[in-house]
Amino acid sequence: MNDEPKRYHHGDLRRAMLDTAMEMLAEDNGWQFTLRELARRAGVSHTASYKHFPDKAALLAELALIGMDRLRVALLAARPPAPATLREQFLEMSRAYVRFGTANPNLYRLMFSADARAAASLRLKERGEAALAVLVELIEEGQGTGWLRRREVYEQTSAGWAHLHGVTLLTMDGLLGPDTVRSDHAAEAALQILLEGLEAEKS
Amino acid sequence: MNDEPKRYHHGDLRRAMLDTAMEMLAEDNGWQFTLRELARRAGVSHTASYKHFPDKAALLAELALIGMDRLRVALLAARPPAPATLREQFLEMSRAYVRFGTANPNLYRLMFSADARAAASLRLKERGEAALAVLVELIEEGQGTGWLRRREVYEQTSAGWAHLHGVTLLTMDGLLGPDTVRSDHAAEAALQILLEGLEAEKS
DNA sequence: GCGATGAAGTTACTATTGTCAACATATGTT
DNA sequence: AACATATGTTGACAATAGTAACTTCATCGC
Repeated sequence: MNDEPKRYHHGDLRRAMLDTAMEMLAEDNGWQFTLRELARRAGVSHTASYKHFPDKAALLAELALIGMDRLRVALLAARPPAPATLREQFLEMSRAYVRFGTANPNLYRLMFSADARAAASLRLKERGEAALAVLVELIEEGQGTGWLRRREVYEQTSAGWAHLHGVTLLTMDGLLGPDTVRSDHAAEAALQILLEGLEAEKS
Repeated sequence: MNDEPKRYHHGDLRRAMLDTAMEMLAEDNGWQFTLRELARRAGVSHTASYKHFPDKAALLAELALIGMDRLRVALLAARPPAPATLREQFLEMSRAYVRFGTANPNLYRLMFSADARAAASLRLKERGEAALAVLVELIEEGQGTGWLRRREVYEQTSAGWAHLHGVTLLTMDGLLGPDTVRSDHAAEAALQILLEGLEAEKS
């Protein structure tokens, strides 16, 4: 790496465009950015992207996939080390999930948008499930130790994912608490309530 | 109504455009429909809409508001009559919520989209809360009768809305169950799990 | 070495779009 | 009857996604 600045063939434009697109995604207009502006920032002509992506939708789909991977990494990184209870692990990872969304609102929205789905439905679903795999494991383990109620694992997984998804989006939209001040607290409370629905009755 | 076919001033173009736009919203491209196509279908010139809406975003925002109202109506209509328990009422309205979303996916997405939010943030939040008011009442009542755990009402409301929102969106995206076949069952189970998190311990 | 082959970029063009400004026509108020 | 206003229309503009045809360059068989 660290080649001379001006190559005539840029080296790795595909990567560069994805990177710049990811930056632009974080800005105000979400993924309504223009392919031409993207090319401008990457320092190439406005049709260069077509050598790497069939169309804009494909580019967006790629970003969404990357987003799913980052979510997976974020969840794994948030898992607390050894002496933590399963409950603590679950809570911490749930918080990380919500934080990932609120920290990258446009990316998160894109990951579940109809636009991205249209261009990468299958792969997106796979990568999404891969991201959630850690939580699924945790649920399985929790049923084993008696921490969680016995139920079909996919039922609890569905409930958990849906809950996290909803908390994340409503928080992003400023719709969660009665006001923005208490929205963090509302999110935290919502997570507790989810857990109470998943956990076995206290002995 | 039922005027002669060709008026020079159309009568109520604003309403007509909202109606046609609502139809187009249900089609494949969501709210990516073009203002010109909308005008074409309404039988007017491509700039007629600007006499009624400042720009496309405003039109979309209006649709989103209408959507919130329809959601409110759908929830109210789903409330079961007299001899139903609070639990039954809550469940039935929850199902209605999810059904509303899956029956009008693009409208539902629009209602929570960044696009609509940008043009009607305040009013959208109000109308959304109005739609949910029935559920809030139910929660308050449920705390009173001892059906629900005692907690800040807004905490349970947040958890409930988030959960419904998540179930609705994931179902729409075909991400809920392990496969599409069991997605209905997954949604139903998720609702049960939510309730178990809200309800007081059985005596 | 070396020439051809194809990948990576560019320039020029098309069809479409949102929006604006200037104009036209109906409506209703006085 | 005449004017002011709301409602529509025509025609333009700048910007966009995408195509086609051309150029440049790097690599691989020889």
